This record gives sequence, structure tokens and C-alpha cells, in this order.
Amino acid sequence: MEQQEKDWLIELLDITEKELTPKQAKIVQAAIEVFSEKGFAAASTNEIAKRAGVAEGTIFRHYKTKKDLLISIVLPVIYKFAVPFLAEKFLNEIFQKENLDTMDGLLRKLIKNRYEFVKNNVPLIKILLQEIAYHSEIQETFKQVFVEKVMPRYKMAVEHFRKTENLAAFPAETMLRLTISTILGFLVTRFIILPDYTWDDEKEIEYTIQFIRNGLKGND
Amino acid sequence: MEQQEKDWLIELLDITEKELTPKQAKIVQAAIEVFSEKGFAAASTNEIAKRAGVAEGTIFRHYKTKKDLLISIVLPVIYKFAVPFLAEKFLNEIFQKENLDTMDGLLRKLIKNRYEFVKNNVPLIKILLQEIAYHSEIQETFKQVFVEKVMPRYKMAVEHFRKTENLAAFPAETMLRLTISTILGFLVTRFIILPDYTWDDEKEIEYTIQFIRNGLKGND
DNA sequence: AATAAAAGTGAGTAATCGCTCACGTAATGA
DNA sequence: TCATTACGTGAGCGATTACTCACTTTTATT
Repeated sequence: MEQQEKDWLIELLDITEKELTPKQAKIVQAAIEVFSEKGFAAASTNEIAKRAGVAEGTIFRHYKTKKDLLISIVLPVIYKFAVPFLAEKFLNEIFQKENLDTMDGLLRKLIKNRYEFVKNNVPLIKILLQEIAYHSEIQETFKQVFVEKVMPRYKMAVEHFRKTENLAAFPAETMLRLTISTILGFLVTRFIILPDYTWDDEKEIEYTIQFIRNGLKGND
Repeated sequence: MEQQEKDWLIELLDITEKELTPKQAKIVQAAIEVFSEKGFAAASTNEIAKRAGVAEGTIFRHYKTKKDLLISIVLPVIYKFAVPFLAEKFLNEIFQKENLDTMDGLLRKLIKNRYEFVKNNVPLIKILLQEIAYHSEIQETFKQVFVEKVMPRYKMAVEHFRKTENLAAFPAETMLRLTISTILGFLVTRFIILPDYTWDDEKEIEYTIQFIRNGLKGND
């Protein structure tokens, strides 16, 4: 079971960087840049080709349409962002290791983990956030990953902590919504809306953790 | 002072609906629809004209460029969304009326107020959220309104409640970020990401208020 | 009623778009 | 070595784009 899960994950993530021609890799990099800067609809295959240093026809040798190129870039981001919830190892650590045996520990690990991921993938996250509004393929993959993978795991964790800690009587769905809203709100503000503001990341992360922890705490 | 402020606000909001030709009003309505559905870049002036029932040239009689049309639609939304913070009356009520003299009351009024606004202006909010990423005019107006108008008022409220209630030792800026993240996270999830989910709005609002209130509460 | 200004029209234009295709070149495999 | 396949190219195509302009119609002004 553990091995099966790992294989599935590794295979999934490998698909992304698998067997890309040097020129194709340049195309993907250029496309990420241009899509992120101008948005999918305003990005021209002409500019992508120029930035990648290839002929425009080369793009369509590897991708049937411009939209195909977008999808091949965006879908893996959804899986990668959800990885902490997908990995068996992650939940094992939560339930086993002492320092992770609190809601606080889970939150801290989660937020620091995703902070690093977003920090290293700002353009990709930006593309995902923007284009999910207009492309049903992205919406469906997103819903599928969250409904089938993230929600059940998060529910498990919540049920576990309900016994050992004093949690508010919110439904697990609401707790997930509030948790993700707060984390995503921080990351989007930090890296997309106000990246030039002088941030004390360590402190802001601590504030954010404390906010979520107290917010989800029960009244007694 | 009070009268002066009111005039400024009224004037500001009047600009929006001021002296629009019937056909121009149809153009604006059609543009909101198309921009919201397809995004600014993918929206064609041709389709806007057809939906408005006017000739394409009529659009450019009133708006120099397609982008001008976008700006004329989006900028007022920023002001209208920030209205509760702009209105003198709002803060007066907070500090004077008995039932609003708590952080809880402020939050409840704020969230219910903005809930109704977003509910009645989903397409406009969608356009704002999407296009702010690509248009510096929108970004600058947004920053200006929040830095000059919203932040100072919110700070005042926070300083007031710091004395009467047990608030966490977060900077006011962080509190504003966390508050808006949570409210906006709820509204975006509710009306844009999962509008078809069966929502119990009353309960979700109460959960959200409780989450923010407890999250901003100090530890003692 | 005469005049001017504003509103509305739609055919037309230059530019750009995503994408194709015929043709080279490099890699692979028997 | 030769044949096959995959990779790469760029001129070129039909469609669409935002926007213009000469013109008509409506509204406002005196």
C-alpha cells in the first residue's frame, strides 16, 4: 500500500520533466514566462517562440494547440501543490512523530512547506490562479484533486485533533476553507499583490499560524 | 468635515452612472458580461457590440480604446468595495452605537455588508480580481484606496478595540491582511469557485466571524 | 427654423493571430 | 549503409483583431 502510493506519486511527478527535447524545454520555460506576464489569451505563440529561441512551428510540433501547451504546464502544478496531502509519508509523520502531534505542528509544517513551494514557483501559481477561471479542464482537475485527495486527508487530521485538542464545532469542510483561505491569502499577498512591501516572513508566518490555530479553537 | 466627506463620496459614486446614453449603458452592461465570461484579452469589441445591440463604431465613440472601457468599469468597483471604510457614518456607528461597540459587531456588520455587495456584483468582482494582475492603472488605484483610505480607518478601529478587548499583538497591517483574506476567501469560494455547492450562508458567515474573532484574540 | 454639436453607423484597414505544410536535418535501428 | 522516424524550420494562409472615417440621424441651442 505504502509502496503502491509512492510509485503512483513518483510516476505522476515524473511525467512533468520527462523526456523533453532541449528546445521543448526552452519552449516550456518561455511559455511560463509569457503566460505569467501577460495572461494566456494575451500571450502570442510568436513571442513564446522568440523568447525560447526557436521557430514558431516548433511549438506546434510538440503541442497541438496553444491551449495544449497551457494545460501541459498547469495541470502538474495542481498535483505538486497538493503533494503534502497526497503523500502517505506526510500524514504518517503527523500521527507518529511527537513534535507533529498537534494541530499547531501540522499547520506550521504545512504553511512553511507551501511557502517554499510558492516562493519557488511564483509564475506557475500565478498562471494557475488566473487561468482556472476560464478553462474547464483546469477546474475539473482542481476539483478532482481536492475532493478525492485533499479533503479526505484533511478530514482525517481534523477528526484526530478533535479528540486531542479543543477544536471549534465547525464542519471539516469549513475548517479547510478557512485554513486554505488564510494560507493562500498570505502567499498571494506576499508574492503576487505586494511582493515589494518589506516583509518579515518569519514573523508573518508565525502570526498566520497563531491566527489559524486560535481561529479554529473552540470556545470554552 | 462630515458634510465635506459625504459630498466627496456622493460625487465619486455618481460619476459611475452619470449621464450615460441608453446605448452607452447597453455597451457597459454587455462589456461587463463578456469581460467576466471570457476575460478582457479574449473579449472582442465585436461581440460586445452585438450583445449591446449597437454598431461596433459606437463603442469607440464613447471609449477611446477597449482598455478605456475596461478601466471605466473596474475603477468604480474598487471604490464601491471600500465604501464601508470610506464612509464617515460607518465608523461613527462603530464608536457610538452600543451594539457595534465590539470587534464582533464590527466584523458582523462588515462581512454581511460586503456579502450583499459581492452577491449583487459577482461579474464585476470577477473582472476586478482577474484584471488587476495585468493592468497597472488598476493596481495603482487599488493600492491608493487601501493605503490612503482603508488602512487608516482600520487602524483606528484596531487601536480602539485594543483597549477594550483582548487582541493579539499583531501589527494592524497583519490584522487587516488576515481579516480581508478570510472574508474575501469566503466570498470568492462562495460566489466564484464553488457557487453550485449547497451553502448554508447564515451558518458559514457565523463560522467565519467566529474564526476571525478568535484568530485575532490574544493568548492569556 | 436654422445651425451646430453629439450620437450612431458599418464598411474598410492594417496588423496580428494561431496554425499548416513542404522541406530540410539529426537521430535511431536493422 | 540505408531506411525510417522524429525534430526543427519559416514562409505563408485564412481568420480575426482593435480601431478609423466618411456619412447619416438625433438632440440641443439660439
